[in-house]
Amino acid sequence: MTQVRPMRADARRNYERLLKAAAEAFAEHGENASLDDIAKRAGVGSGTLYRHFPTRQALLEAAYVDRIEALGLRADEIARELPPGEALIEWLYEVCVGTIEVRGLKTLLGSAVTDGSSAAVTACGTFMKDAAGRLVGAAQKEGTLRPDLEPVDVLRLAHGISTASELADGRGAHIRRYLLLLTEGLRP
Amino acid sequence: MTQVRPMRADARRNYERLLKAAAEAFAEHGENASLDDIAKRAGVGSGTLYRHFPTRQALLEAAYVDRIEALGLRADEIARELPPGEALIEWLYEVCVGTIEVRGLKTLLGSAVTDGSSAAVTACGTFMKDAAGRLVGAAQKEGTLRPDLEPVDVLRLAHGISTASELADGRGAHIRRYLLLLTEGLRP
DNA sequence: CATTAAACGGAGACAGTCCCCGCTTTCTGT
DNA sequence: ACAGAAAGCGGGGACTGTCTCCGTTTAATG
Repeated sequence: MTQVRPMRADARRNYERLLKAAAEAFAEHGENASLDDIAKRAGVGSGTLYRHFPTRQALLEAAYVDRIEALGLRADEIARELPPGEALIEWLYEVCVGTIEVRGLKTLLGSAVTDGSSAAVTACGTFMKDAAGRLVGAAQKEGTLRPDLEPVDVLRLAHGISTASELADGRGAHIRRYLLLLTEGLRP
Repeated sequence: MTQVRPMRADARRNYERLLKAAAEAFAEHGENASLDDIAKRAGVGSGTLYRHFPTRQALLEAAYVDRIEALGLRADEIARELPPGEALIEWLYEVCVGTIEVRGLKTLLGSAVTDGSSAAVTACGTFMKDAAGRLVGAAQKEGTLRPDLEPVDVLRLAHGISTASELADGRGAHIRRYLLLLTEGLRP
């Protein structure tokens, strides 16, 4: 996975700069921030940007992997604090909040749970699916979650909840309620 | 609501042509189809397009109002065929299928249930909310739907289900199942 | 150092959005 | 029927963003 030959010093430096600039720009202007502008912020030519990150997706992913890893770790942390059923819901809540607060993370997580994505994005997806899998498995074992649910289903539904909440107010104010409706069902 | 002075004949003609071209283009290339290209297809200058439809949203709406009206009518049709609880679900299913099959309709319906949209989009939204309101009210009266649900909540959640299904396979194959999970809840 | 291959950068081709304003067409009153 | 007014047309062009190509620079290596 790692490069055979280590990266050249200037390449590594530019890579880091781009990442920093990208995170800033995405946070500021959303996932459609101008790529040439990101290159400019980083003080490199646009060619350099496109060499390191061939697609917007690739850059988006690289800029937010740490966030995703944090979410994955958070899963186990929560699992230690709460009973399995509640832990899953709480984690999904945090995932939803993340996708709404950090503009750009949503797109990335979305394609991470999409069938037939690129290899790079798949790595992200696997990480999330594994984290979800642990919580889902525990809740199912406990008997508080339907046994026919796959981790990826849960992630996709959470993504749907994010979307619904976003429609409601652009902030995350409705996440808790919509997540509750999902877990409890729409019947009285 | 109608113009004080009726539209000039050429204006009306161009308006219709644009609408037809737009529906084609959106269906073919998705909601981001080139607007200048739509103008070209319609055989008018781009200035004419932008005069009639100041924003992409406006054009999108105009091109798909009939679809939305059809969905609204479908609500009452289904209400006559099925008991209230089932009718709501079936209608939501058809709404979801529509948003996935007809590229562009999803964005429109999305902004129709968003707080703080333009007046024009609001008209669309009101129509859908009214239709949903009738089904939701009936189901609540029957006792098969939580009484604390607003029609707009249901529409937003349906939108979320569409998003989740889209992630799954790009087609609508998962809609039924995800809709069932929403109505039944995630518990066993 | 000298060599060499990796990496850089930014000009420029291309595509999309949207406005501006001189020209054309329709409508109106006589 | 026709002249004048006003509504409407259209496409040129400014602007922004994407992405590639290739001559130049720079780090690594013996």
